[in-house]
Amino acid sequence: MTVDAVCQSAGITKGGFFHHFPSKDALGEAALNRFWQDAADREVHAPFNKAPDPVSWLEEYLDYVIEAYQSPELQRGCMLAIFTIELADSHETLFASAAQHFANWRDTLSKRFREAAEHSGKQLDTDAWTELYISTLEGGLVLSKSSNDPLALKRALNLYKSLLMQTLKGK
Amino acid sequence: MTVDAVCQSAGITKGGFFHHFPSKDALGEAALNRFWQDAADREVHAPFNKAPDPVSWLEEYLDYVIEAYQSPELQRGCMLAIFTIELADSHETLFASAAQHFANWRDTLSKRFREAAEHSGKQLDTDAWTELYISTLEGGLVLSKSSNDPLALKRALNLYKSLLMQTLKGK
DNA sequence: AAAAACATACCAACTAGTCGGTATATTATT
DNA sequence: AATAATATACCGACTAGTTGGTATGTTTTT
Repeated sequence: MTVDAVCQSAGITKGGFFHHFPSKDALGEAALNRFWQDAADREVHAPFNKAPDPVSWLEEYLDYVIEAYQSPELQRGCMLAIFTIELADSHETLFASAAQHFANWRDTLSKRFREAAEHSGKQLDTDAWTELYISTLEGGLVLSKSSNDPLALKRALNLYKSLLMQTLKGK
Repeated sequence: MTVDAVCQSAGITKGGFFHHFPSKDALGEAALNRFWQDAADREVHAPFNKAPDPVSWLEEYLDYVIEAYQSPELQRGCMLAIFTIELADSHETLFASAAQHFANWRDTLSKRFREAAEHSGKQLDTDAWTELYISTLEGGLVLSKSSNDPLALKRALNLYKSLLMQTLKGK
């Protein structure tokens, strides 16, 4: 992804680009924040926010995610993962920004799992469940991209969800 | 990763490099095959091959993987995922090679899950379990890399393993 | 001696970023 | 209201440096 390609895609010229961004890295930072903000904006209006309890919240959240990630746009991949893999050894700053987003994501979700565990009265390794979720999503995206099959991610997430619900509700 | 960097790291010069590889892409192809061959070589001598039945095989296989991926070398990431993410839009050929490896990996594992399901007498969505495993591994590697914490992958894989064993043995 | 394994010097294409300049909108002054 | 001053958005040619790859040697091995 060159600056020239970005300019062509945006229908502007190089002069125009560098008028708005001091460097290519700055665009990366902006794109990363925008990517995450867009996701947050979508979730604000999603139905799972009205779930009556933490366990239902998780269930509806997963239903929402499973459907949302079937869209071609989200199937293209997660910017956090792309930045982490591609820039780990070359762009300390951008890598750190992505890592920060990952950490926030994990903390936010981890809290939800703790609430669900308490509400259901079950013992639950909430950190592991959180990490398994993020791993499933990120890895599933890679697998779907590789096989050009959105359903690979869907199957993995659906199995995750059924296992979680079984653990939270079952027995 | 430039050719110059590769040469410096290997202690040769550019002329030497292009004597052995017709192009940079050819090195990529060779590195990918070598990466996969190395993994296969390691697994040949691993203890899980002597497991008495398919369910034990899966359990011991996961134990082996969980430990193996704690090493700094494997923590660096999976070349299949790197190629898939980085070359999806720019290097059709290399992307296709990585995709082929992914497909083989999935088929091989899927067979193991079917054997284990049959042996245990349990109903099992073997495709989903296979995809969840690969997703967990690939996504967990990203998460571990991002947080510089090998244990993130370990926790995710351990949870996966306990859920699988619970499903295969439990109830 | 002949082939394989290197090294050196070089190139054409490409890259991020710069720079002088233009057109248009906004604000300040008269 | 008319003019001057200034800021914003943008253009496209240019540059310094990098990149994969080549052409032509030199050394080492067989």
